[in-house]
Amino acid sequence: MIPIDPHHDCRPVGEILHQIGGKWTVLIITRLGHGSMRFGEIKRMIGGISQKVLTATLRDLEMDGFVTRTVTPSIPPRVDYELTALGRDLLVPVSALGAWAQENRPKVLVARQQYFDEHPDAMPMRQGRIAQLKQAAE
Amino acid sequence: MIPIDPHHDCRPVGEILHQIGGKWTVLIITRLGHGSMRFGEIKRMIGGISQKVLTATLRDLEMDGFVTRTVTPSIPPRVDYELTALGRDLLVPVSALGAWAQENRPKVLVARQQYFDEHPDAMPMRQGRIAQLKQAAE
DNA sequence: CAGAATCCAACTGGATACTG
DNA sequence: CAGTATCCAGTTGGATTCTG
Repeated sequence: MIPIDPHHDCRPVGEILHQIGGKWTVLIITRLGHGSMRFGEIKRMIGGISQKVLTATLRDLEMDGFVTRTVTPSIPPRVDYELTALGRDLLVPVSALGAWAQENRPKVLVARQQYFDEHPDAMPMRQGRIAQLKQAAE
Repeated sequence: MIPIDPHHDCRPVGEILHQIGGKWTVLIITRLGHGSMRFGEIKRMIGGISQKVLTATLRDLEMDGFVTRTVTPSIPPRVDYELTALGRDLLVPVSALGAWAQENRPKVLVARQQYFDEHPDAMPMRQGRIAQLKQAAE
C-alpha cells in the first residue's frame, strides 16, 4: 500500500518535494494547469507574491523541466510560461494534494485550536512557530 | 478538471502545503504509514535528521492533527507516534506525490542537466541555488 | 512588461551540550 | 530515551530601485 520501499534512500524524493514545497510553487503549477500565461498574469492571479520570488520560482520550475519559458522580444517584452508534458503530469498528484488541503483545512484549523487549548503552557521552544501560525490565521 | 476555483483565495492552501513541504515531513508521514513508531525508531529509520528538527516536525504534525503523541512515563521514557485518521487520509495524496517524485526523478535530473548545458552563462542571480543543486546531486 | 540587483528580516535546519 | 536549550550558518522571501 505504501509505494516507497523502506530500505530505499528516500532523501532524493525529499529533494524534489522540497522544490514543490516552496511557498508558491503549487499555486503556480495549478494556475498554469489552465493554460499558457504571461508573467504579469500569473503575478496578478496569485497576488501577494513579489516579482523576485515569482521569477525565481518560475526559473526553478523551468530548470526541473516542469514549465517552458517563451520570450517574445517585442517592446514591451512578452514572456509566456506553459506547463510541459512532465509539468502536466506533475499537476495530477499536485492538484490532488491541493484539493485535499482545501477540503481539509477546516479540520486542520480545528486541530490547531484544540492543540492551543490543550497545551496552554509555555513551550518556549516553539513560540516562534506558534506566533507565526496565529498571525497566518488572522 | 482543476478543482481549485481560480477566484478563490488559495493562500490558505499554500499555508498547509508549506507545512507539508518541510524537508522531512513527507518522509516521516510515509514512515508512520506503516504503523506506530517510537521517537528513536523514526530517527534511525530516516537517518540524517537532527533530534531537534525531528522533534519540531513531529510537534507540527501533532498540532495539525496528523499524528498522536503518546507518552509512557517509564524510565527510560517512551514516546510513540501514530497517524490519526486525518493523517492516514493525508497519506493518500502525499504518498501519491512521493511515488511520482520517485518515478520521475530521472526525468527531472535530465531536465536539470539540459538546463545547465543550454544556459551555461552566468545567471549571477541564481548561483546560490545552482550550487545547492549540484551539491545535492553528488 | 519583465526582469536584474541590492539590501534585509525571518525562518530552517544542523551541531552541541545538558536533563529527568 | 526523548527530549530542551543555545548558538549559528545558510536559505527564503519581501521591498525597493533601476533597466532594455
